[in-house]
Amino acid sequence: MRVVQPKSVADQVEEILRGKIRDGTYPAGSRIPSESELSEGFGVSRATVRTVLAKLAVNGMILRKQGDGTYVNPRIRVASANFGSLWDFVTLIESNGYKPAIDALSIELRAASEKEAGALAIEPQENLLSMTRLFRADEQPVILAKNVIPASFLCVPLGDIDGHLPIRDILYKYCRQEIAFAITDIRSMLTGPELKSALGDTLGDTVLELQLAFYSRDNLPLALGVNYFNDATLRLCLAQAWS
Amino acid sequence: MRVVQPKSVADQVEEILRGKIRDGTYPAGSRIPSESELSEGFGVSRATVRTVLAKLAVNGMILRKQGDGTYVNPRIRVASANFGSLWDFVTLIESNGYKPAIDALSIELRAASEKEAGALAIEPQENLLSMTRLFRADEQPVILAKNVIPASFLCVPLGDIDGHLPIRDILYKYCRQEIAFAITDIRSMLTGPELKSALGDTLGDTVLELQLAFYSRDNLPLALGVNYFNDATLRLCLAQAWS
DNA sequence: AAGTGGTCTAGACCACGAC
DNA sequence: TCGTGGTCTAGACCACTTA
Repeated sequence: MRVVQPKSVADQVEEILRGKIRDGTYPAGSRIPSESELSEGFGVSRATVRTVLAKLAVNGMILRKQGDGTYVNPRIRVASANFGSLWDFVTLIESNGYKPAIDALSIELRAASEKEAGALAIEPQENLLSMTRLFRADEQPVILAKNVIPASFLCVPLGDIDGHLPIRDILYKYCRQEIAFAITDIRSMLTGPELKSALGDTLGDTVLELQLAFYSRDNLPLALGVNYFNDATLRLCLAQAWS
Repeated sequence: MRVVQPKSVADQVEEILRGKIRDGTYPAGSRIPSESELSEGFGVSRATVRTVLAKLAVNGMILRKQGDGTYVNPRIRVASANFGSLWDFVTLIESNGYKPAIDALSIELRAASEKEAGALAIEPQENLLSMTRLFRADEQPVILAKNVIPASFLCVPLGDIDGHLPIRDILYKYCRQEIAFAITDIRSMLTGPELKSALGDTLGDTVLELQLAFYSRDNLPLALGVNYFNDATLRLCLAQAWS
């Protein structure tokens, strides 16, 4: 069970613990080993174990009780779990119990609008990589996603881009840029005719609109996104824990 | 500047740093002192400083760059900042630049429906404390909030309840219960006539519906909430940072 | 009283960025 | 090369729960 080198020790411990919770080695609601037992078992210090447990606790995956122990949160297994999923639709679809798929409807270059240029801190009319993609849950379309990235970031030809990758991977693989933080606006809106045709007949009268902006560690705008979310089919479900 | 006893050392350091960012001692975009400087200045260990900085970083308030330094994130000041605000409408209204107010429309006891009983793990027909409240931004109604709490939790008479408190404080003051985690479902819905009358004429055709469930550290359901959110007036804006 | 998580310390070494 | 943040250790003491 002892941990070896490749990634950080803490990441490995986290991965192992997440796995044991996922596969039922630590069943829902059960008490997991104490910090001292884990640190001894993994051959790492208690401080390292603690940073990992703290990370799992803010997502609500575990519940910690002073003087008692640490328990697997049984309710979180049915929820979409952590906040990261807001920007990871594949995981979100999976946690809703569906098989995810991504269709790349269009990948093209076009000039930036005034508004896009302002948000991306570039000149209007500068070129953008513009992608329109459709996320499916068990084949049924559930999210229409439109993303734009300044074409100046691109370091591969347009044809090399794999439209099935999440935006985070596209920025990393084709632009060598890493997302440090994101700001999301959530709105509700009426379903228009073009959405009806894209998202299909199960669509209700309203959809959720998620407007995203991604930034690098240097505070540089990397990409924008507008996502239309069929909340009649897919639950947008967040969990948060305190202290 | 040295820190004294009352709360935990880490909490005090966090409060001081948040204050310096808020009041401009550390201006937006500027580099704040290094971990060693802070730890020496506060008279605490570097590990303590690091746990605080890690907490501020996940909310995107600061950006950390290895080999360089820690910077105040200038973009987060205009966003509603952290995830906590999803469940703290007063802070959310303030960060949108309005003056918040809460009207208690009704506070009463009633029997639980089948569905409520199931979600709260109580028997149907058991008594609930049911509150309907209206949040205003600069006097304009923006959120209609309905909350229910099992009456068995109450340890004060109904008349003693101050309807202007946030749900977290109501649970703590009147029920001696602390919220450990919450699960939120976000949906969009058409504006009905009763919402129109409650939320007023600026209301659009759609609203956001936030369904909340609050749980204790013992995984006991504490309260439910349904909130109708006028997203034409108020931005529901979340920020998240990675690693 | 024993065991748990909560807090904190003092120090070590590494990876990275700027100079 | 130097200073920064990133990682990790070994140990201490406290507060709390449980029995």
